[in-house]
Amino acid sequence: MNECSFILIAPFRRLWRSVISTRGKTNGSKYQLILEAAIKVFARRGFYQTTISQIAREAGVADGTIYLYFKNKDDILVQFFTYKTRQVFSGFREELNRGVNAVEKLRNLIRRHLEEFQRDRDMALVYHAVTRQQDRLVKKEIKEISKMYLDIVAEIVEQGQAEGVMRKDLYMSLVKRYILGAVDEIINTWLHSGGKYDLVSMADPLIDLFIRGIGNTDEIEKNISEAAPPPSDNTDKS
Amino acid sequence: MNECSFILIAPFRRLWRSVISTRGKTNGSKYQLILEAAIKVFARRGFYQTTISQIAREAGVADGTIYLYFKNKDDILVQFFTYKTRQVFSGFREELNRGVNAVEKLRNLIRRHLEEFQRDRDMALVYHAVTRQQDRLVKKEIKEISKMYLDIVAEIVEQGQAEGVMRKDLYMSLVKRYILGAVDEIINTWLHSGGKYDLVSMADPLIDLFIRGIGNTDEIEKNISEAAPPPSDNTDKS
Amino acid sequence: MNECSFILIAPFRRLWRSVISTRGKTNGSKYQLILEAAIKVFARRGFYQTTISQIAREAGVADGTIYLYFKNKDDILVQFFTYKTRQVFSGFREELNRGVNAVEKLRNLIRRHLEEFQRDRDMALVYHAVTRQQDRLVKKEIKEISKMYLDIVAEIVEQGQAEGVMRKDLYMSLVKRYILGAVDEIINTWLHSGGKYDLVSMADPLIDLFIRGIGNTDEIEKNISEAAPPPSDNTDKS
Amino acid sequence: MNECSFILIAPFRRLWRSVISTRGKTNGSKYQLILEAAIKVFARRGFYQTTISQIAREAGVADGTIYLYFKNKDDILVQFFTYKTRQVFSGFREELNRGVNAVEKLRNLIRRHLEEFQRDRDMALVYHAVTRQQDRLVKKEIKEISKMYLDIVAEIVEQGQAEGVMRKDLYMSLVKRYILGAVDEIINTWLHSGGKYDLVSMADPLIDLFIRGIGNTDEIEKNISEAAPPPSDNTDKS
DNA sequence: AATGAATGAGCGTTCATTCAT
DNA sequence: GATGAATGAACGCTCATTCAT
Repeated sequence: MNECSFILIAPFRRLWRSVISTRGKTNGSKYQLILEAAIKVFARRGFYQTTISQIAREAGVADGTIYLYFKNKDDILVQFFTYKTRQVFSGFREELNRGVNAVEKLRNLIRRHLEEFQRDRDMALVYHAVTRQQDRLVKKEIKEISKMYLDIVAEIVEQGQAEGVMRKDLYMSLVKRYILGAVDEIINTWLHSGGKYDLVSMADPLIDLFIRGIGNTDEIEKNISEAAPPPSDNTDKS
Repeated sequence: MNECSFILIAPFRRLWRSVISTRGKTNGSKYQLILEAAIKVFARRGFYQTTISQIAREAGVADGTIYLYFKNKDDILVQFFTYKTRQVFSGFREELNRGVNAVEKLRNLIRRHLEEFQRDRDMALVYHAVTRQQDRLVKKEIKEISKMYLDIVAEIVEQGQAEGVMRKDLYMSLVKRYILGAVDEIINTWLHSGGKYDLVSMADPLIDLFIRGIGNTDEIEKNISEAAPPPSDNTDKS
Repeated sequence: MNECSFILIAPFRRLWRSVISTRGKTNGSKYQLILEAAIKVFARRGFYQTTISQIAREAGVADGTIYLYFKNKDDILVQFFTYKTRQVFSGFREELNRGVNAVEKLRNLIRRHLEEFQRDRDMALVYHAVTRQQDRLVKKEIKEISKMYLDIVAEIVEQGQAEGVMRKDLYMSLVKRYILGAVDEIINTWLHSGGKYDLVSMADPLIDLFIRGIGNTDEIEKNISEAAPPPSDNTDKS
Repeated sequence: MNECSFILIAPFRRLWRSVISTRGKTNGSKYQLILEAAIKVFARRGFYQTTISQIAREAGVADGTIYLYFKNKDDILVQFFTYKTRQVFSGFREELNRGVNAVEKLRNLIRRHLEEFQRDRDMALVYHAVTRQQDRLVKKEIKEISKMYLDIVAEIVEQGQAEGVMRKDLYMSLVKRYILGAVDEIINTWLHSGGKYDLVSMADPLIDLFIRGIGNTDEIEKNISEAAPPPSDNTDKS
């Protein structure tokens, strides 16, 4: 999916020439303006607490203008997920090409993850809130994005196993969530701290935990239970 | 579960005599009835999508009756967090007394965590959704609960370090989130899968990951970065 | 269809006891209050020009109250047609039992028609306006009511033919409309005159026209074309 | 159809020179284009349910363009009545010159009426709906048009009385409505049937009803329809 | 002249909350 | 205590109209 395909769909009442002249996702387009304003307000107040008027005010447009670019309020969130968020997560895949070995790739992935979420705190806040809601106006999109991420992690771990640097007795569907969950929580903590410290610096110590765990390998590991045999892989349901 | 402790806090609009005379069942149970009905509906539809009428219908009472036990809609959520959720998390502390060593204690904690959330899926759904929302009607409560949990983990890890079974070069505030985050994500996956498989069985393999990580310790660890020295612990802001 | 069946459906959030105590269609029930207020405003401004607020103000209730008794704005109109109007038209059927011969029955029907519409001018205005609109929120209801009326006329005319006082070479589906149309236009003229004169007094001269036509029977009717043979009866479609 | 007569009245916002220079086609037709598009949409959806955008789309022009030719949405309806409808009704007057006697003239009038409304079903639908609405943006126009029609009928009937073929004891203002109403209802039935059958063929049987009524004037005669020589066929379909 | 993006007043509808019974 | 009818502020959304291009 390229950026263009999205831009062409969005401002559905505008002529092609104006679309073309504003195709950059950065700004200039009123579609972008509104979308970013919306995310900003969603981040501050939550989706359901946000009114169209607040978004319009934030974007500096009239209420009605929003409906020239979005079908309704829900659609703003959907657009956010199908465009902005998906793009960020798609970008994570690039990290597979950057490291030479699995550990480097994992580190790059996580660093990139933290970088992107630090760069766009509003996106991060909305993403975090919406993905844990039940109603899921964006169920499909979240599922897809989530799968995208977990697949990348799985690929990296499999490579690590092939390289011999990662254990072979891993319950993969658990590992994926173990990593995603920890990163997610680090981000969550940062978000609710007000984003005051550097998030990216957490990447290296976190990778260290992922690889080595918290156990002391010098010690005889008498207390550590053997890895339970992976049950049937039914954690992939969502 | 000590009903009294909650009764004394919650229905501040009721006269004491009626509280005392009815704590066993008749009226005390109506507070409970409504609270549980509310959580059930919140779990299904989300807090903001739930109407007072829906709660009343679920509880089998009139709309107005809810206002005899709760100040307003928000208060229901607050009560849920100050009573029900806090109680669950307080219970986790018991696990500190049950294992003989740190690893056992950690396993007990996580198993208990998964057990409780599996036992009460509605609570889990509401807890998960609300803790990631921005508005945070229950900011204070969530912070407190979260701290409670993180403190328990910290105590366990510190004990593990004293026992020599856990690494001493751990960035503690990160470790706490690393563990909480992974457990959280496992639960989240389970929740969105529809709760169809056994959550508690995830405990052991997860503990294994926490302790040993995903790295192959037999291998020369040339690729693993040295643990970055923990920066000043500023992730504890919230 | 009796009156009760309608009353029982309408105020759907009220308990039976209150329904029973207000079952009279006259007033007392808030449902009636609102319905009559609505018709009054519809009559004055037209359906689409009428706002819920105007109806509420006319009825002396809050806007929201209307939605306790009606599903939405359209439903008010539907209720008006399924209840009030249908009742009036059902009443016309009684006239079949009152006259001894066909001409008397026709006169009674038309007199009753004019009486009812004169008695409730608001009903008449709304009925006249809505039955000629395209959108037809109440397509089904209008069709049914209209058929009810046309059938009564047909019965009367058939009786008249049996009695020998009415021509046998009548194109029945045309006759029905000929009569209904003329009565309708008389009412329409009265409505737009402001309802200043007595409508019922039009009944007798109108009946005379129906029966005798405008032609002078003393004259040799050389100019009158023979009745065209009735085409296939496809005017009954609506 | 004299286009000029309407051009001079209607587009009061256009400069005279452009009117003169373009009366043939280019600009004059855009006014027409929009007006016809509007009537088409009004016919389908009703006036208040129609948006300017829908009219613009139907006409193939921009929304704003409509305001170059019409003051506002209401004005489109006003123009329709002051131009198009009035023109049709004015045309009815021609029929006074075509028949040799009153009955012929009446038949010609009614046939013409049915022809015109059958020819332009959209006009018929809008005319029928609007004339029964209360708001009456076009009160004055409707009254004028209506009077025009009723006057024609009155003249014909008076002639018929002078000729001795029509009764002298007629309540004229009633007779006029009696005829208009019946024709109107015949058209209304046709409109709501979807316009599937031939409307004009209703003219002769209807005239027969107007003249002779439904009564059996010669009780002795069983078969009324003796063959009178048909008048010269001047009702050519043109 | 023609456009169509932009506007914002106004509408139908919802729902948390109140209060008379 | 318990009820649920009543309230009315507030929201999402529409659409006639304007105006810069």
